[in-house]
Amino acid sequence: MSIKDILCNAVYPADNARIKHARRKEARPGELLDAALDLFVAKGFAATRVEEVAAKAGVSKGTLFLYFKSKEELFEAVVRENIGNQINKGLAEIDNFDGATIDMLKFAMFAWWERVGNTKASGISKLVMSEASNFPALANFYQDTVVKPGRLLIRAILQRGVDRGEFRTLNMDYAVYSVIAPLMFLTMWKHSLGACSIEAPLDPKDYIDSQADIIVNGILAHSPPISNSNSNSNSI
Amino acid sequence: MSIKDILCNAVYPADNARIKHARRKEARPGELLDAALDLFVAKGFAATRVEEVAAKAGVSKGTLFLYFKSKEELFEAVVRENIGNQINKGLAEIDNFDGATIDMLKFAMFAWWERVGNTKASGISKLVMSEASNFPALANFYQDTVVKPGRLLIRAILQRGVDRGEFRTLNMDYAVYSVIAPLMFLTMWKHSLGACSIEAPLDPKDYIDSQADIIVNGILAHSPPISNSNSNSNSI
DNA sequence: TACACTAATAACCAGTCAGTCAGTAAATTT
DNA sequence: AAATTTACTGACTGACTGGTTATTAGTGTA
Repeated sequence: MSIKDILCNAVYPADNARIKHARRKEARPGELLDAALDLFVAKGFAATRVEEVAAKAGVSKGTLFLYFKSKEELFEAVVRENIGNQINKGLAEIDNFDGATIDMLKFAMFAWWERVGNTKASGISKLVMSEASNFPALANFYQDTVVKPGRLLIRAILQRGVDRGEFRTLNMDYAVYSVIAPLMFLTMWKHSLGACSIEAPLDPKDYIDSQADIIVNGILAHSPPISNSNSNSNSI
Repeated sequence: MSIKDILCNAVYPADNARIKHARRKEARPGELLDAALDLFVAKGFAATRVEEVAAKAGVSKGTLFLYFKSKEELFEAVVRENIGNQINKGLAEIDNFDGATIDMLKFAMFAWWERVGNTKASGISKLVMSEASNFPALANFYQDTVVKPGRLLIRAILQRGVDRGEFRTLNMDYAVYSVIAPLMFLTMWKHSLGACSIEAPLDPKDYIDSQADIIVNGILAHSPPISNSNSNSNSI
């Protein structure tokens, strides 16, 4: 049993009668990107074989190189393709929101889960975080396309809360991470240790609910000032 | 200019007169592990060449295999070697702590930064998170050795606060992540996107200070109950 | 100095895989 | 239906790399 047999059986267990040489120029790139997304997310960049991607997309390896001039370019295309503009959509939505900012923030966090965290897009985030140091250009692209707008979105929400007197004054440059960090952690967790964990996996909805709860309580205007705020450097 | 020349020049720019065939049986494993740690953290498992590790440690490739029987075993040794028992130390320390739990929590977070986040050990965390899906056994080992004890440590602190009436009642299974997530996010950031970022990097101390501030405010006993807590599923 | 022991080396091997290209066949034109 | 175009194939290759081994050379002993 050759490696190719294994690949084919794994990918097309009941599709041995697939038509060879079918010409579908328009569909190929998308199908290749879909296949590559799945494999890259599941195995990482290096461990994914281009022949495997091609097989999963139902074409030969040569065809893949017809549409993407290298494995790296394929990888970058996958990232670009799958980083939707959910964030921009979100930015548009918050303008129409007219409830309490608490609800707005919670809505944003749950919306993120529904539209990003719980989709393949979250695999991309994990992928980029993992491979960033090997692809500086890609990391920068991701920063500009996802991180920066995302931070702006959260910042806009927090600022609204402050402006309306709902939230206390915050150092925005850092406060945004109170929202971002739990969500990114969930993403990483889901695609790494969480996937191999024996124990009861943390329920995303409950997790986000809990995090949101603590955050909003932590930034509400009527929260009491912190006690002992300047005694954190010498005890014990 | 061969690849080896490049490697050697990169690694030992001014050490061409290094003594060959020096016999230093005791020092080798540690030096190899150090070199491997740096390279694995910087480039990931697959992208790191064993020859590169050997060169950085000042030995030939064959010597590496004298001490580690495979690249995977080297990888696992790196992880095991660098997962200190800071957590267990921390567990011991909290018993002697007799101040406010707020200070205790802040102290724990800053201690983490000093002892883990700001050391090579943080690179290990990033490494494991990135490669976990390719090394399930290692992921489990890490879970048992780091994640679970760490969670217990945080939980013990939070529970102390609740027991003493300083914190409100919390769903511990999720509340612990309010502390863990920001720290793990910082770790990932530092070793991935943060490393390639052009913009002003976030200052770890300020970051932790801000996170801790929001968290403690969010869990204090005299925090007000959240308003509109059951209206987060239909707005917009 | 001779010998035994073994740490360390460097050449080597076998397997892998990204990328190529000559050829095949489906669509299109004449 | 012949000629032309081009999407597609898959065997091939060259570079690379994890791992092996025959050889070299420090080290301790007598």
